Amino acid sequence: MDKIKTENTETEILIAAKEIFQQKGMAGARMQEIADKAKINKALLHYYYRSKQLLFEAVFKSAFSLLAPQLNKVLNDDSDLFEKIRKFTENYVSFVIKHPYLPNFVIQELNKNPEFVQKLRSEKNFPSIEKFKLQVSDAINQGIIKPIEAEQLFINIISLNIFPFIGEPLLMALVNVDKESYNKILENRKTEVAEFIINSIKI
Amino acid sequence: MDKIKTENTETEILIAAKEIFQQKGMAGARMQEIADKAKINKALLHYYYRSKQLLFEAVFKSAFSLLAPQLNKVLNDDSDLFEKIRKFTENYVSFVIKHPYLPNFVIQELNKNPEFVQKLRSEKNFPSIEKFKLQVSDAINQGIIKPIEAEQLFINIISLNIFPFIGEPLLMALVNVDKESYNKILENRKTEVAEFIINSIKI
DNA sequence: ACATTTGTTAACCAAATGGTTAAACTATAT
DNA sequence: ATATAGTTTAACCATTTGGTTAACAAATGT
Repeated sequence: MDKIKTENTETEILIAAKEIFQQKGMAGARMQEIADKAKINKALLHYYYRSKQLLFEAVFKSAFSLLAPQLNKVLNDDSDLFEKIRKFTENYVSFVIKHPYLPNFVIQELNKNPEFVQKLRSEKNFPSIEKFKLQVSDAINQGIIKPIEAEQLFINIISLNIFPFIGEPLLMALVNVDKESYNKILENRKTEVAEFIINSIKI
Repeated sequence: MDKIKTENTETEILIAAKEIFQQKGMAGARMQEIADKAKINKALLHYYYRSKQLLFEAVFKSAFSLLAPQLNKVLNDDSDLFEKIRKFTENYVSFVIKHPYLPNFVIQELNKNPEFVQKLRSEKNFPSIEKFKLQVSDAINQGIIKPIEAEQLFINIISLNIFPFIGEPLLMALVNVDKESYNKILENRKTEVAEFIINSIKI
């Protein structure tokens, strides 16, 4: 069948483009390099994706659609607040190991192109904080946690989990450890971070 | 005097280069754009800084030399642990308002060029964690804080303070607020973050 | 006054880069 | 078998980009 071949190349391109874009960013990526990695002619890139910009947008959306469900684990999961924090923290490390450049890529390109957010917001599955807000105020009313704004708590959870990966080269240097030791630190964070957060808010 | 004119242009270039590099990164920056911003001929850039790479390195080192003292406020300040956390958190927001693109720039380029760390490490004033480690284990021994690895605590402090700026576009979208409201959230973090951390570790 | 060094510019260059074209190849349908 | 539609490539093109050159201007020393 024709379809198979087409879908293969199209996917090969996307896979190659992901790698290059996520490592080098929009500005640093080269169409030729993507073509080489996908083992095809450069013209084929344009055949399937018209322009660098469109190829980039395909990669970006695909990347975000992987990240979004992760964030939804904090925002829209049904489980109990503490359990949710524990699960997210543990899952997130595994997620980043699978996609090491992804979170940094999304955040970086969003910084260079803040209007990109609009394009994401309109898509379905864009995480919403509303449910989490209710959950936090419920927990406060029930005397389970100390008063805290849901937004602040959310930012804290995300920061503690994402930054150690984004800031890895800097943190490795500051903490003065090699990659192996740093990985152990990250591994420990799977449980440490959740307890750190819960310790802070529980009554 | 000649010196004055020279130093002016050289500084003008550095200022212009900072702005462009910090906003667009090494790959996205254009020598012509830097020249335009500095209101000089492109050839002058090369007269003073030979190549894009060298100009970039000058900007990068200069940026890091601004960031380093901030980090040293956590690591090598003499004050009491809790006080130190409070002061750093409060100061850091003001610092980033002055240099909005700086932390992101440093972290980003470090990610794309991890071997760059070596160049920084050798320079004087490179922050060291040793003193902080002692301070944390002292506080633990004195029963002031719960047991925690200094490295983990340090990563937590840095993450909670830096990430809200680096992830601003993403967090703004997730928390679903406009720039004005987000700034209020950041303003509140000046005190919120320190209390969040201290709450978590104090006995 | 004038030679010399330093600063600055316009014009230029070669390489890189995103993108196009026209032709060739492959598979599918009739 | 052959026309047709989709896929892939080599060669090409225009523009951008980092960098250079040679000449000019301004300051400095003697």
